[in-house]
Amino acid sequence: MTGGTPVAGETLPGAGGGDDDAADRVVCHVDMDCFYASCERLRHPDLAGEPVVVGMGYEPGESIGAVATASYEAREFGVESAMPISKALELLPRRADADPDDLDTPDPAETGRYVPVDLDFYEDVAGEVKEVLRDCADTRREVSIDEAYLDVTDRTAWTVAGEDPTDPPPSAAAGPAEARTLAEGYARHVKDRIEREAGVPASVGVAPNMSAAKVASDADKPDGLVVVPPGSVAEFLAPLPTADVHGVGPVTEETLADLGVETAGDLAAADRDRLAEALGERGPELSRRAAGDDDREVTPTGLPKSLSRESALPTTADGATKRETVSALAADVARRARERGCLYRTIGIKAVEPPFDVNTRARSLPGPVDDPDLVEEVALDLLAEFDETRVRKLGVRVSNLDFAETDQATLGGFDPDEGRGDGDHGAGDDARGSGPRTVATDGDGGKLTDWVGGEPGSEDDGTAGGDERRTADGQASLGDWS
DNA sequence: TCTGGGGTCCTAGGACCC
DNA sequence: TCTGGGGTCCTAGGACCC
Repeated sequence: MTGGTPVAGETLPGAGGGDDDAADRVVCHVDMDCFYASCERLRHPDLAGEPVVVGMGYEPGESIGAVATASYEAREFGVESAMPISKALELLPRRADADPDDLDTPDPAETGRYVPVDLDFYEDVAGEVKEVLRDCADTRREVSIDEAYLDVTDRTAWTVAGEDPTDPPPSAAAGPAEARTLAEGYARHVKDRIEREAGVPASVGVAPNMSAAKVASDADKPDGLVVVPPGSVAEFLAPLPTADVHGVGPVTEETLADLGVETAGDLAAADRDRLAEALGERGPELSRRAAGDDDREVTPTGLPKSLSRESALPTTADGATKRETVSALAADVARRARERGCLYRTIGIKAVEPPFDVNTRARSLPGPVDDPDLVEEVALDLLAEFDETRVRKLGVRVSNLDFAETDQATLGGFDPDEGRGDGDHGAGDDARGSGPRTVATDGDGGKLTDWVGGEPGSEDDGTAGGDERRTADGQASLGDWS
């Protein structure tokens, strides 16, 4: 969108640490430390200081499951997020399996505490963190349950504390705490408030742009505070391995290594045409970020683009089992969509074959619907292709979401007190049955083809009237990622 | 290690239209 | 009807993130 010429907010190359500090933004990235484990410690103080593994599938007899979060003590044993639970148990036996009187059981000192995932509780805690963030920054992007970007440019500055604010910002080398900036003090304030008011620790990175702030928050976990002032971003990033750059995963890391690019500094200096050849448009973009150049604005998180449910199962080719699984997943996705008041126009499934071949199929409808029976019907129909296939995991997804109808419905009623009504943390209410609004499916389940607009007569009158994106509903500016 | 669950964005190819 | 080009929508897969 923004063309070649730098808009306000971008410092020209070479102007690093220059005197136009008004143009340098202050972006904080707040990243909660092993969030689920910290939440568990909040309500079970006896877990403090212990190796804690939050995950599923560790009970005797269970085999499918993975580590959601490991505390830093558990990481000392090699336990990591996303690790199969069986592997985690090998590295760190479960405390419950230890018995001091039985010499065959593990030494209690070498065991960990295993706790099941309780998302509802973590969402409650996250809500308290968000309250602090709301207080500390007007412009926020909540990326996930435990991570957010804040633009605090209008709350603080890059000037060194105690100095004349008209002085140039410090172009201090990467050494973070060299000169204490106002921005650092503000970030510490945010961090301390989170700990005090929500009771869980966070790591915070501060930098003039989002990607540098993200890397900074990661640089000294846990309980870290890393400040990278304008002018020293490239220097700060240069020695880090490419994998530390946000957006570089295992595959890209390997591709880069083949090009002789090992560090963020290499990446920043690499020939961008060559990167584009190897990686597509992503290549040059990663290079720019590695160079400390990232002009993305901190924009609020928009509405979701898809909803899905998936579930692993013991590998099976059995048709009935697969259909039952898909039916259950379909019902659940449809229920969640209805709870969130969203219509969907595309229904899809996922079938994972061992060892890990992911197949997806999807079908779009002529118009958006809220129709659980149809989700099931279409999902089962798509599943038919995999009738003979052995699968280890199945999933159902709805996409092409449309919240417009609901906005109207909501407007008539009450107003969702904080902009987006995403906080539905599925209380107990199982809004099952044939809920209140089943929009857009006319009686006969099969034929949807005549779902077009409400009024057939007025084909396509005027610009404002159509069923296209309405901008009047407050959600206006969210088509604006990336 | 036989790899959980919920997301986002990007790309490529085909269909279809003008 | 020999041959372009532009644009949009859809599907499938891939990579990545937390």
